[in-house]
Amino acid sequence: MVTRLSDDETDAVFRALADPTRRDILRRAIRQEQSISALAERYEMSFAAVQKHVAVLERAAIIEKQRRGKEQIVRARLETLARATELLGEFEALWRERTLRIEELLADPADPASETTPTRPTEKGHP
Amino acid sequence: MVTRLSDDETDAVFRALADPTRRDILRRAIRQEQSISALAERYEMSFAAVQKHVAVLERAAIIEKQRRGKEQIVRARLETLARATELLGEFEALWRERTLRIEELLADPADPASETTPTRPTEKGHP
DNA sequence: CTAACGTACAACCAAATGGTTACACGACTC
DNA sequence: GAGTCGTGTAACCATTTGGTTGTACGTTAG
Repeated sequence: MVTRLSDDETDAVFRALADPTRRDILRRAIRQEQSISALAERYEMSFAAVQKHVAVLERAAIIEKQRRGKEQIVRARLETLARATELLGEFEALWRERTLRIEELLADPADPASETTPTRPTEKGHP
Repeated sequence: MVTRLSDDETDAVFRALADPTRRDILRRAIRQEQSISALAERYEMSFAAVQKHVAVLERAAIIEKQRRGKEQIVRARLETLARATELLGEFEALWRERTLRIEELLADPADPASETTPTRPTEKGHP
């Protein structure tokens, strides 16, 4: 983890990923760095439209562009994706925290240091 | 993994996560199931606005509602988040595939299986 | 029964999105 | 220098989004 995504950055990342064309562009860019026009050839839409999608991915720091001659080479920034993954992981961590709390309650029905009391741990459902 | 998210489902999930209010609602719902109005109290905006956010999360299958008396209880669906995490993992898998390919090329400078024919495997694009 | 509560939904509005076409610009090719 | 290729950007349009207010409806409390 480097800096942790701010709210705005997180918005941008998830919004950028919420479009099938952009996810596809990202996949291609991951498999092989390539120019915007090379990417644009693969899609039905206009060059300008593809360029806009690339711009959205770039603003989200999911890809970066690098000039090479007259071309602009698109490459993926995997760290940003990793940070998004971490963020999703935080939700799952919250869930684990919660089940922990619940187990504590079931373990200590009214007794904070484990004593007597035949506590039946009536397990509730889990996902 | 259960069914794997379709393109439309993926759109919905990432779009739903691309809003700070909705992420916050999700966190609260994960920590503790609660009614829509209980959630709505926490935010500046109108009840209807919060209700819309909940609807977006529900359409994305990130949360589900369950009637309890006159209240509608919101609970998180962690499996959907898990599938989103898998999806991000696929991007990283693509990256690993790629580095693998590159290493192979470096290892076999011009020799795919130690045989004749100096065929230069000048990799073109992929489908 | 009536009142209040929690929810749903419609109509409306401003702003953002995803697409288009058209045009300007920089960098190679000839 | 002229032309072309790859990019960037602007203007425009339809649709979606995120918010508002208002209204209706089922359920629980008195």
